[in-house]
Amino acid sequence: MNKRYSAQKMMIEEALMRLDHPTASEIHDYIKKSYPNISLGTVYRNLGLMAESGDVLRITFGDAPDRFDINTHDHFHVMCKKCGQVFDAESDRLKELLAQIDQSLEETTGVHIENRSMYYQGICSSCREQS
Amino acid sequence: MNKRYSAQKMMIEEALMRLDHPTASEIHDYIKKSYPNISLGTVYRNLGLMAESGDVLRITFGDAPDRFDINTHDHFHVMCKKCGQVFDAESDRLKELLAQIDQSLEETTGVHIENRSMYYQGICSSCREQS
DNA sequence: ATACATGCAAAGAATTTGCAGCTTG
DNA sequence: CAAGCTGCAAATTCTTTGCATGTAT
Repeated sequence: MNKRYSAQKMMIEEALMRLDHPTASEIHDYIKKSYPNISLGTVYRNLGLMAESGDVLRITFGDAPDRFDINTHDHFHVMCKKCGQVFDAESDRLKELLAQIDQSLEETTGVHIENRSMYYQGICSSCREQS
Repeated sequence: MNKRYSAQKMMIEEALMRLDHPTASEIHDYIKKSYPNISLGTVYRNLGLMAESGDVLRITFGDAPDRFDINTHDHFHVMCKKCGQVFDAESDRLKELLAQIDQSLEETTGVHIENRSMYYQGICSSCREQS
């Protein structure tokens, strides 16, 4: 994955697979259960490297800690404002819309788009039922 | 605007009109030239209130300080990775695409979308020429 | 008057970094 | 062995907050 293997890197990978869009600190907590010595700095360091090399997707939510996703496809994340759960959304229709937005933005601004991050919030169906 | 008028609030409004997508600290620097006593806390406090009441748009760029925009229309912001300039993009076409994304997301995830924030990065035309 | 704002400084939260020592190839 | 890692703790950066004092209505 990066330059060298280490037990810690493998544990971080495993945590990313087990947990659902975890934050660095959630990953840290998870690993600590089996390996209490792991340091939060190491988790951050490796997530940063993995995000840079494209092995992991960093999801940035302005008002909350970053979350990470082993699904590196270009897809949407929608967070429920109430329960905090993060939903993935991926479909051909959305891909098509994304491509059209890129094109429209390049035409309007002259900027050649390289990165996009979009963050949607709302109320999920089960939270809507409760209220 | 908020509950009461204050010289500081008026200065912040003016700074928002003069500066292009400024950060809180840029606004603070700008006002300090004519009114050195203004406190950064006051700038943050008022921007927060104005954003909450919808008088100003908070633009959140994961990896950089928030920026603020007196143009409160639902529009895109594209930042050049090289020079850092922020470009606005607003058109009927984009509005239409946004609406379709909302709809598609609600269908896919069942979440009723309430907020969206999107952050695009790329290289602007003048930076492309230079390299 | 009195509710709200300000300035200041301290506190917070998330993330990064320097460094000495341990590991991997 | 050398290049990379790790844990730890301190440092950074952005933003928020508590509090005593000032001010608009």
